[in-house]
Amino acid sequence: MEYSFNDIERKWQERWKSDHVYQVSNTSTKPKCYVLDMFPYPSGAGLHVGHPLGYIASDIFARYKRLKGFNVLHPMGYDAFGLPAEQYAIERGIHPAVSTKQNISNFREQLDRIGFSFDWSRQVNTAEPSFYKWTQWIFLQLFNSWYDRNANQARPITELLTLFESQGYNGLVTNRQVPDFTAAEWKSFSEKQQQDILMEVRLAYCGFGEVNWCEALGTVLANDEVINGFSERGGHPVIKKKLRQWYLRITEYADRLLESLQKLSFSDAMKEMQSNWIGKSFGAEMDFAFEKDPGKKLRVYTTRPDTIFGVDFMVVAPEHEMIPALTSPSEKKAVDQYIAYVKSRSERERMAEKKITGCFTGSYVLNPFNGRKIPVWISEYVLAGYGTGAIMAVPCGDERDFKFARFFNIPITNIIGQHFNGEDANSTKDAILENSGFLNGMLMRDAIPVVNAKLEELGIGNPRVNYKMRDAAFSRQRYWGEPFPIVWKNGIAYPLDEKDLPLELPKVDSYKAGPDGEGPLANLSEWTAKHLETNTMPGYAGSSWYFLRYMDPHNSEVFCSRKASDYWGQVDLYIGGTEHAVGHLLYSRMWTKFLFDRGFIGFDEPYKRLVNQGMIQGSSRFAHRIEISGADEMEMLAKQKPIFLSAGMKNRSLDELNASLKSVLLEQWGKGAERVQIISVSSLHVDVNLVNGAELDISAFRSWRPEYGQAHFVMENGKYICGTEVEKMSKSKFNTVNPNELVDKYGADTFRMYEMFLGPVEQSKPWDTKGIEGVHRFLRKLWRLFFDEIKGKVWTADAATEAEWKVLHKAIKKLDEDTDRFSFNTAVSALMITVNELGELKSHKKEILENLLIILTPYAPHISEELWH
RNA sequence: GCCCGGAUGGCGGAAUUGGUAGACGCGUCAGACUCAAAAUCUGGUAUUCGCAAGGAUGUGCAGGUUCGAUUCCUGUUCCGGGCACCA
Repeated sequence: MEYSFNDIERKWQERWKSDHVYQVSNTSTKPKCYVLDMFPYPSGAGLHVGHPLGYIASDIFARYKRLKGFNVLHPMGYDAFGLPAEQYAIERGIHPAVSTKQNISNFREQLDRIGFSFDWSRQVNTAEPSFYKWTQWIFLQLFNSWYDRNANQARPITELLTLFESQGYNGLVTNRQVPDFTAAEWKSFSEKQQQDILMEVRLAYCGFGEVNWCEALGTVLANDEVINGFSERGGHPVIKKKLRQWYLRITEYADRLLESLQKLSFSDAMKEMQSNWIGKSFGAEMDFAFEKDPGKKLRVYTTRPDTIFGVDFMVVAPEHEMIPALTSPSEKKAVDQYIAYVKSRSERERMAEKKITGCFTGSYVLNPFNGRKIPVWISEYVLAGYGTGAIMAVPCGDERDFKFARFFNIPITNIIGQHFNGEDANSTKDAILENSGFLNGMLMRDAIPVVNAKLEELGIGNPRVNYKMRDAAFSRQRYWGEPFPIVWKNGIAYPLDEKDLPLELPKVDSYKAGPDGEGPLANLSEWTAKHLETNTMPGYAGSSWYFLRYMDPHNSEVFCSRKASDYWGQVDLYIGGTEHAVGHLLYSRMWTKFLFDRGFIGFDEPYKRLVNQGMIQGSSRFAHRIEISGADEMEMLAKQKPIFLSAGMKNRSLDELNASLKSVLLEQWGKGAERVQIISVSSLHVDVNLVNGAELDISAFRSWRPEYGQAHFVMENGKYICGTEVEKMSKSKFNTVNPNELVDKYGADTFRMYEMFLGPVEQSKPWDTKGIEGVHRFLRKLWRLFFDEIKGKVWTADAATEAEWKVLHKAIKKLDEDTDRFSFNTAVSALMITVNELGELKSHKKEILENLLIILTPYAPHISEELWH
């Protein structure tokens, strides 16, 4: 009896499906375990072998936990809204809903063959109205909430209204944009005035702001979607632009997002990425009075108040509001010119060039501690959006300040003695202060609190915490996203009533941008007639809460019943790539905290443990073709009958090649080849599926492309060897490997185990199909412990020996440990060793083999089921 | 520039807490079975000296701590990832 994996796998997959084996209930006496994958964006390209890596790992873990007696929630769904589907629609004229549906069915077909234990009855799709109804609903909750910094939580805006009506502003919200007012004043405000104030505190708000605008995509992008001045998707240039935009006030959660990071089981690298993104810094704000007008103050932010006596100049951002007041008549022209110059430069240019530019304002401020006159400069290296948009420059301690001082010949004060060598700034905190008035002789780090106390005592400053993180841009001028449940009337945003949700995305005929930077929905008269918001939500809206919907996917009353979310609680294990470190993961953490604050769920962090699977890179193969110069007809011939060199010859000199290949050329191209010169050797991507290891399958290559049909190959030792390189896996590089082909050839169980055997899940590694035979051999060996091709059944019900039990128990222990700590590659090795050992013992005892099948089940579920008697 | 991670045979990788480096698999070599091939099985396979027994060297590089270091410390090179005028 043979191991016919194709029949076995089909049989069990059908049975799992028809018997609803993996459907999970929300009521169980078993302990729960929630194992989640980052759901995929269903792209048109389909799956390559890199995609299922994380799914296989999570499936192993889910099956393992099930065997350990847990009620396991292991769902899958689709993150279906987003830019690529819309771009695709624009290019091919297929409606995103249609292409998305097709892509989803492709994905599903591919996934099903690998034998996952997903509970498909809980599938979610963010682009379906039954799902985005609740995305819109949560948006409304955000819109209708404010952040109470005293209670350190979000609260309904109705509560704030009551407070405003009874006590006025009264410091209830610490937001600079909101002016002080009394209860009586509040009541006297017009509706518009009141609503404008409320808009300044809503957790989802609409405002004017500088945004990342991508002209090619016709939309704004969030900070994490911009990479070095280019869009993450498509790589188009991105510029800063002032636009009306929706935002999430994620900055209110900055501190909590940072703090609760501590208790999460994320990798240190991940924690660090997130905390760098949040970018908390402790410092102080400080006032410097104008020399000419002591009533006016310039407020700066610094993290080093201890260096106050080393301040040699001030720098304000080019957008700073005090520039007109600071500019002296004699410098006005230069200042105007400089500001015009800065405006003319794109973000991209600023980042690429990084040159030192600046301009003196002509005026001075006074150091509050020693009265020293300090010149005020303008420079683009100071950012308007951070701190106060103005800094005190200490060139002996800060590299940028130092370079600036050098460049403009500003004298440098040394307050750190020999720690400053005059050639480089030194940002140490461990120097003893000199030239520093009342701080002389003090250690710098000790001086920080001393100065802070003095600032407060004199009323000229205070300690201050700043964050790099900005509020998240939450609107896109695109079609394929959730519509905002907002109606505009007289410049006031009114939320739709909950009972009118979902606000369905209408069909459109064209996806072109609307007027004035608005989205395609602005072209629809039926939409604009109702004054509906024409922007749509960004890709990360649905993914910020989808994990909650899996818990209660068919509920039409609420997004997720409290009963369901109380039962399932946090995701016990979340698997996905690092690329979402500062996007999705941060947003979903914020939404979870918000929903917790408002009492809709009972936990404030979504994911207990996060594992980042590494990327599987493509291993590209190249063929090296010789390029020639000669008569036109010869070049034509060279195209029809190309000559390829094996990898070892590619780097020979052209002289050498011309000499050694003469006869080859003559043979291939005939007499005319005498006049031909080889001028270069070019490398062309070859489909990896035509290559075995590094050796090219020549006949397959010839039939791959018609133009290679008559190709000639210059071999080494009778083989044509390809060049290799590790690159990102992509269709255009012909280095993708389709899991379907491997499943057909070796079976899903082999494929699953091989993906795990390749190396640690967290590690990035190039794909190499070569070793899959070894894993396949293992499964066949396992099969032979039960069945012999000729003799048939060989397993017996005899009692096992001591030695056999020993082998089994060693395996069970190792598998438990390895599966728990996510070391699946060593677990697969252990299984191989076990089967080898049992083979050596000629062990065919049922009681041993059955136990072996149990520990094998998570890794190779089909064969385990089949052999289970 | 700053921060984080990594470097082990021909290849992917193992060594969980400082204790026999190279598990397991690939590849390769030899053998068995076969008319032959495939499949399967058995054995060898870090480098080096040696007919052999055996010896020497060996975890990017240079040092250090230790009875003992792939593992800890210092410095350094290369590779990968993240951030990048955040005062």
